[in-house]
Amino acid sequence: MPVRRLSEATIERLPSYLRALRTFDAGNITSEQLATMTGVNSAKVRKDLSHFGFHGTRGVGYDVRAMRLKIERELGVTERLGVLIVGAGNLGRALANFGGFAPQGFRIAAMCDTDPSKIGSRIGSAEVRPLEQLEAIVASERVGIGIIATPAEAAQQVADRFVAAGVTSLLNFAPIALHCPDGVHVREVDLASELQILSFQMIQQHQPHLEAAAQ
Amino acid sequence: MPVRRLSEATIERLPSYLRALRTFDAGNITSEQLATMTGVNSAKVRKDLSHFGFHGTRGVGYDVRAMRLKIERELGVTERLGVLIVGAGNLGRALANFGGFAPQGFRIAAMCDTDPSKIGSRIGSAEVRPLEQLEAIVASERVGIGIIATPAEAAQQVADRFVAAGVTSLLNFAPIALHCPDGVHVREVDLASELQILSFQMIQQHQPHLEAAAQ
DNA sequence: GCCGCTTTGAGAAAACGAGCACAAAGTCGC
DNA sequence: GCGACTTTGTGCTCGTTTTCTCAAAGCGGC
Repeated sequence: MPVRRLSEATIERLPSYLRALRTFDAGNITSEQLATMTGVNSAKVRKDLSHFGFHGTRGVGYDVRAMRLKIERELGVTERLGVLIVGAGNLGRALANFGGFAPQGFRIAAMCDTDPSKIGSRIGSAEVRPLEQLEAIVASERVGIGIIATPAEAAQQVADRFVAAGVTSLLNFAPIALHCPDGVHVREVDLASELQILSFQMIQQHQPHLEAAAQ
Repeated sequence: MPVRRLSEATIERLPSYLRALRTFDAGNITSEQLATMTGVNSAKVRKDLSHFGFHGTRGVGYDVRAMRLKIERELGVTERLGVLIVGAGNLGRALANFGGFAPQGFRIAAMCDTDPSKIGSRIGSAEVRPLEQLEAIVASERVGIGIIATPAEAAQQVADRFVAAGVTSLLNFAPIALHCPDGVHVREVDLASELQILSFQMIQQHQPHLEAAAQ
């Protein structure tokens, strides 16, 4: 039975489930255990898995190995999808060096930058190439995901080129909202925003409601 | 009038509004403009600001400077809050070098690591210090936010120490769900998960529903 | 083969958030 | 001052997501 149409919220939790499953070798796991490991309510785990098309055995739980394989297959981690990082600054280089992608089934095809002094160098397993070659790299390396780690000013332009080149999945680290056509999946990761959110919550907590109205 | 109780969703959008406002110097901005810049619906912008306690002028829009100041104050970016990064690996070092925190009002107090060969080195403006000093650094440097950039195995332990030291805001880059007591704010950033989510959506899009049921 | 235990799967309700649509309020030109 | 125009603020509806709850299903011991 094919997976119908998973809700966004469910999709976002699948990687956590996979992570949890990988700490086991085989055997069974209950929704309750999975819930504790991922910090999710157990009813939600069951609903997610049920919608995902994976079923357990009542009184026993879910087959760890089967679930792991199914999630891995559906998430495409078995495909060694190519990833192209644009921007070889601090963040781009850290991403290229970051060992966590390969085990998850992603292959860093290359990095692009406009700075001539960076071109040709190697970072991790990836070579830094001129931005002009973006389209060529996308085509020749089976690039399915573009990572944007440029300054904010360049981000939209890079996104447009990715989209024109046929890449419909973008991970954006630049602090700017990208405008992309329908059908293009964009995920924004903004580190400064994360700190601001934490900061806000902290302040709210510690100074319940003292402030005056001054806008 | 004090801010009542902002919804999580609204809080998460405040940093985007701030980002957009900073591209202006003064004058007015309409909810429609702000909406376009941040990729948010304009009614949502107005609701957010209204809940946030910031009001505009009908027919005119919102005062850019006043809104910027109010959001900056509420987000605590005027406080130069201290941040302590634990884990001086690729990611930790990139974060320390990342220039984007200081302009947003955060000060990287130090980094901690257990690797003796890293202790004492400087990364950006931060010195790498032994993990044993975590509590001392938190106390002496007004650390309000802890960043966990360690391997998954060490993350929970580091989180526990942060919490015990009185840090109630954590930004976790380790691929594991942290268990923290109520009142502690944890934000998880998992790069591998982001790629997996994008990968899943891409696959769903390109192979509508071909697969067989095999779990 | 039956009984009690465990755990799933799903119905139903509650909580939440998004977005439409429009009245109210203010501006600007004349 | 008045009227046309713009834009806010919000009531309301709707879809989504979460959570509670419990009957149904399967297992294992005896």
